[in-house]
Amino acid sequence: MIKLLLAEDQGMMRGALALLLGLEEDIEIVAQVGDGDEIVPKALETRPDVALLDIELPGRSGLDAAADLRARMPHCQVLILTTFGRPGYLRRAMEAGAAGFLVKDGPVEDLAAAIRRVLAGERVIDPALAAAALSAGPNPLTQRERDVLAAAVDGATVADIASKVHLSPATVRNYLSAAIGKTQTRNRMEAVRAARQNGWL
Amino acid sequence: MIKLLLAEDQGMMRGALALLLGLEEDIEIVAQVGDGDEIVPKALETRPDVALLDIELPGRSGLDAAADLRARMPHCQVLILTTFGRPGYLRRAMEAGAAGFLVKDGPVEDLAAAIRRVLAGERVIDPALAAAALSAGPNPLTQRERDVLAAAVDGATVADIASKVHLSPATVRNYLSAAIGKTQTRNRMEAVRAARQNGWL
DNA sequence: GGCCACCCGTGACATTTGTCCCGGGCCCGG
DNA sequence: CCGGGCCCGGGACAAATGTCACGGGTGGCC
Repeated sequence: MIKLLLAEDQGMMRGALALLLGLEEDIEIVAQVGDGDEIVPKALETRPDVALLDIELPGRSGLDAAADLRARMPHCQVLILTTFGRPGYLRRAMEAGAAGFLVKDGPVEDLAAAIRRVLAGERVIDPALAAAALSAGPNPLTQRERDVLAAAVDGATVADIASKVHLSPATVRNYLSAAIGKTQTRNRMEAVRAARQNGWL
Repeated sequence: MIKLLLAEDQGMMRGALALLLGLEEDIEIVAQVGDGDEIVPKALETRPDVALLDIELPGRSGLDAAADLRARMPHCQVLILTTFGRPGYLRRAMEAGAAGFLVKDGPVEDLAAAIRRVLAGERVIDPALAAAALSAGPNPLTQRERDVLAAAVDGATVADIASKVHLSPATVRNYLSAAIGKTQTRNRMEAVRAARQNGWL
């Protein structure tokens, strides 16, 4: 019996997957969570064999939780399930020690199979996605550039960003300019978009 | 037997819902589509009793398709299932003749129940959402303002927008200014965000 | 007909944004 | 110790953006 932890914020999706996977003969859902902060505690409590994690969650990101989980429960395999096949996400998932990476397109049937393969020690990754991740190269943005860019979502002005990140407005503009350059874009919005697109956050 | 059409772009979600609803004794899935443009043709072909539609789809929006469907197949009830409970979405769904409006949070169990209630002639709407929709008031944006704002997503410059909408750059700026004023925001990005948030697109 | 809302455009103006240059500090690897 | 990278700031400048006031055109409604 494979003990599974399921982390997914969308209630309907979570419920549907739980019901579905519960139908499999050899799978038992031992925990369901809708918040990133609950992943590790619940895992420590229920000792699952596989953790199926969404990335975008309230609280901690599924990627952060994955790294933690691998460190604290090495026997537990992590399988990332996400809406967006961003190259940077895949890269970060691998760095966090995930054993598999699935996107929410693609058929449900793959899911149970992926869980079994992951538990058997295999790696499960969409080949096309892997290629994209490699061709995209690593994240060119520096830590501060990421911070500033992240603070620039939803149209904050330079002053807003500066106070959010505790920097001088002049510095913020410099970082923004650098980020715009590195993302090969023409302005803040495009830079933010490109960075999110690639999973560079 | 309730004949159901299912329109949802995310493969895993669509598959899971289909399997799940297929388990219900009195429900039969007669069509599954992942593209907004296929909704009406498939419906005309398979004559479902209820259409379960996502809003954000490739091709036509589920809301557009809903209006069309109601006009061409009045006997077929429309149930909107969406990720975002935007007030404007609910309003537009009602105007399009939808009988119900569900968000993808909330338990799966509600789904089958909602389908039956809709078919029985009831209206199914989250009360909190209905209140939000009423308190938010109707869409204050004019047609052109919507066009310009929609063209302004992902950081297009004024020139880009102007050529996209076939207007003078000066005019575009005026519309943007008007939209910014009506949305009570401070710049393009915030205006876009606010408009999307409220379902004003 | 007059009112009103929306359409489209112009010109002028202050502000913001993006760029490039400069300074200094810190820390790590050769 | 001397780069080289990242951190943090400043100044100056061109370009883009947001605002306002102003033209004129259309169509609906009372």
